[in-house]
Amino acid sequence: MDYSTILSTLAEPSRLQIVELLRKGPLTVGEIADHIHIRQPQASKHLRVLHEAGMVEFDAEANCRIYKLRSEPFKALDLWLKEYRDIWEEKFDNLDRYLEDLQKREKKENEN
Amino acid sequence: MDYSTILSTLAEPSRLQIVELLRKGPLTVGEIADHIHIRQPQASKHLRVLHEAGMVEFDAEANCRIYKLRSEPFKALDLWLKEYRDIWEEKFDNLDRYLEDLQKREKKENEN
DNA sequence: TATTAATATTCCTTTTTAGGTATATTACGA
DNA sequence: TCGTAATATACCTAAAAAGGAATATTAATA
Repeated sequence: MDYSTILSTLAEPSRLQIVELLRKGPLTVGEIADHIHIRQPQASKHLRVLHEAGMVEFDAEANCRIYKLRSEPFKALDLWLKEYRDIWEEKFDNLDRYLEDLQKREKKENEN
Repeated sequence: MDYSTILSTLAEPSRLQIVELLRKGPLTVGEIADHIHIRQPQASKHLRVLHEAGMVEFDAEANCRIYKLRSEPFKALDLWLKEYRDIWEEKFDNLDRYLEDLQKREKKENEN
């Protein structure tokens, strides 16, 4: 599962709301639809997308499904984000002007 | 700037590539287009979206722009993700079955 | 077995968005 | 000032995705 899929799945506002909601605990489709004020078919469709992206799973109890978050995609996102941590920990800013100048020199060279 | 905007901006594969690329250091539009094999207008358009989402900024040098990442959106994402950290730190799993049972009881009560 | 509740799916329409191509803009240099 | 390089924008088309409404599915239960 690639990052684009995780990100686009989370990007849709209703789905983001669903995820925020499920953070507090597992819920059924109907409960989710009620909480975020969407219709049941839309809730099912969003949950399908979330499921296909591996972001939720469910326990089937009789004719209802109790959905809950899966941890893997969040772990993956966290791992990805870690790679960017040096951007805001000054390390990057120190290199900033140096890299700019470096690439300007490289470009000049390529032109010759 | 809301999370949906940041997420949908990052979700587009070319833009994600641009961000990964800029992680290594600032680059011009042309360099970005070359590196990820897209045409210049497409690069400009993606950079516009990234800029509007506050994810990049640029220094104008003569008639070229040197784009680089901004840290704020990444900090924001990290902060958001922190809220989910207890999902994969067992805390959630312990509550799991308890919450399921709880809501089943609540539902039964509502039916009466 | 007929009914009902919970959920999923299908079909349709609309909106959004991305790529392609051409063109506009901006600033530098001859 | 004319040409050129770097970038941005406009316009078109196509594809993806979301909501609405109706319907199908599934399982419990009377």
